[in-house]
Amino acid sequence: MATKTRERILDTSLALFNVRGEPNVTTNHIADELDISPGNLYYHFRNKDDIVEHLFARYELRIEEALVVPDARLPTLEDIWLRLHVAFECMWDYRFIYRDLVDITSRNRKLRLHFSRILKRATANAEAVLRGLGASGEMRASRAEIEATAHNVLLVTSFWMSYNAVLGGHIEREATDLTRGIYQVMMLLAPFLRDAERLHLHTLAANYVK
Amino acid sequence: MATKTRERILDTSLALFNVRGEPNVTTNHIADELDISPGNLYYHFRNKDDIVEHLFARYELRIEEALVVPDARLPTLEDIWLRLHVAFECMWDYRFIYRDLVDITSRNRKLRLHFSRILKRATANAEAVLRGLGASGEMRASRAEIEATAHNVLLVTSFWMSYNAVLGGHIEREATDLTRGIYQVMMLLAPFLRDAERLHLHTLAANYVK
DNA sequence: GTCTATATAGGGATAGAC
DNA sequence: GTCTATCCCTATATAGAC
Repeated sequence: MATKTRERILDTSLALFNVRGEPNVTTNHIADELDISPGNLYYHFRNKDDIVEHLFARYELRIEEALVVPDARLPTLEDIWLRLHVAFECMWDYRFIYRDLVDITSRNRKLRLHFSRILKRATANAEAVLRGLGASGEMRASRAEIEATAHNVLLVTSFWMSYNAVLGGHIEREATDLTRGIYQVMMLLAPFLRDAERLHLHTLAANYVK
Repeated sequence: MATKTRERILDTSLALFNVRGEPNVTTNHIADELDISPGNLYYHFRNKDDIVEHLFARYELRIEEALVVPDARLPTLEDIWLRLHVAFECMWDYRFIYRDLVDITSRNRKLRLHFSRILKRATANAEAVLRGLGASGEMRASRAEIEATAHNVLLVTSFWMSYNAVLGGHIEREATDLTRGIYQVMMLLAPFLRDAERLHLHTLAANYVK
């Protein structure tokens, strides 16, 4: 029980950051919520940013896992949907990072570099998938279109939750919120697809998005 | 000279917010920069949020203007590019709003409602343009695709600057930054276009994006 | 309209006892 | 490992003189 405090601080911080937004949570709030003293918190972590960094490291491990390309087989549209789903769930669990992304990454050089690296890796990943779809003849896209679309995939993925929050003013997650985000990403691909695949995607979407 | 102080506070606040980010600028910073006393600042504005609200009101006026549909004539791809350019310039001038969009709009109900309204109006606007391109036969898209794409247009537009900042870690604006954003938005349309228009768009883009 | 001075509050962080 | 107590600093905001 004794050595678990460190982990409890991380868990509680994550929960508070996600609900209220990282800038609106103080070290006192965290200590309060845990029923420990502020001093105790500073025994385990140098400062608030130290907590943020450790949470980010957790996130990084999980998202890197989600970015690993499963196998050499060309992904189907269902595969792509599924991989997006895993990524979105991961991002949801650490959504505080995305809520104040620019502020957080501009205040902390280390986080900025790591986040930028993840983003670039993910973009390359998306580009590879798109090229695969092109090579197999399932879609038709120029090199420039693929590059631009890969960026748009990451842009929409990264900021869907923000867009949704600003548009709807939600606090609580609606069951359809993430699904809707995945749908928006898939719709970036739709117009590139051949008629058969394009139709396939739309029926696929109809099953997931109500 | 006397009654101009109010405007000078707004101008200076805007400049500081844009450069450092609104959460990182205090009323003291603003007063310092203007060589006036903090007390004087509070004579002109109730608090910092009051300043933010007035700046937002300015922004709202300008962006609403940019959202007015020019005429009944169907917009060409060049027209669309130009209108995006006007919108991006306007957003750039008030980029502090977009830098911390979720935090700012979640703290202030009035701003959230107004921003949400702008976003919805702009989405409807984009949808109308897309439908126009469909009706004229320049592109082929289903109703669902048009709706999804309109959302993606606004998502990419709204968060392009954030995406670019996180990816590159810029502070200063590169000459190509906004152009690149416009390009990313136009690339959302490219795959829907008929071959002739699709090619036209790419040559058009090649002229603007170096 | 503008200043000086100040009140108030809160957050970040540390020292030292237990 | 944990607590209490406290310090420092900064931010917001106000009062009252000029």
